[in-house]
Amino acid sequence: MNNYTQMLRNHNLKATPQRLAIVDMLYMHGHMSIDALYEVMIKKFSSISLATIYKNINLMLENTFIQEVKLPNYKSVYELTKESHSHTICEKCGKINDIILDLNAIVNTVSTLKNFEISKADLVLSGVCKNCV
Amino acid sequence: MNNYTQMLRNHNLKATPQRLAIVDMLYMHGHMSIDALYEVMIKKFSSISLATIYKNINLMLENTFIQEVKLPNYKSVYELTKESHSHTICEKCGKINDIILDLNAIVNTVSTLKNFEISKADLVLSGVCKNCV
DNA sequence: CTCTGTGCAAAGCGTTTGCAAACGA
DNA sequence: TCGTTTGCAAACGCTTTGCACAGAG
Repeated sequence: MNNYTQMLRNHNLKATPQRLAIVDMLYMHGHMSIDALYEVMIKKFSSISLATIYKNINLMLENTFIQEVKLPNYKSVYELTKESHSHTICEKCGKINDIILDLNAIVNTVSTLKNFEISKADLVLSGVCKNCV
Repeated sequence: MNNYTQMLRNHNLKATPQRLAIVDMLYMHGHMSIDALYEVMIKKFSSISLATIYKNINLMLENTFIQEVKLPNYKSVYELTKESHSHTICEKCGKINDIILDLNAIVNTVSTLKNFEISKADLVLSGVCKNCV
């Protein structure tokens, strides 16, 4: 019994092959749109339905196993929940990467200046990656 | 003939009352979702259709008169294009505010460290505003 | 064995499109 | 007047729902 099986059961969710595969795909690919996920899932489960993908993605979002990343000009992607981080997206190839940045200075500035208690900072840097210049 | 009439004509767009009102509403409210915009527009134009709102929003996006702001947990809002800035959103009252932050240090770090040419930085700070604590 | 999850089909909802009439320039 | 825009209705595409059967525990 692997980690993800345990994780699912801890939340009273059955560890079905479909669910484990979704988690696995997100782990391997990092970030995936619903469409991309469906494309890879159907290779493994030829009769899987989009409804199953949606139901499980929503379930995993509710249980915070995964998170939605909203991107300018692109459809949302999903990723496994991990330590807080930012994203880069290449406008040429569409490749999304995680990047850990220290936003404390900014967060502190805003907290004091605007009296705004920050719980979360979502930063997306759009541009051109080194492979696309 | 006001500024916005001129702005529209410069792009070969007719300055219809509906268009001028949309721009005006965005100017006054700062940020609006499609629904919110429709609600205020229908007070002025009782027979306006959602199709007209969508067509004009898309047209103005293409002409970069306005910009879409994607927010975690909320539907997108639209704002008039102005100098680059970040956003705060209060998780209690939903109020969105602009905030001008110096992200140069971060942008430079990523540019050099990751060899990633940044053209745009979208930052959304979620939390609780001073009125909601 | 029981109860949850899957897959299918249908429904739902936000957004876009086609078209005739209205309107801006 | 001419070309663009509006408003309506229909179409579209993505997401959710209901239900019967399959499968996890």
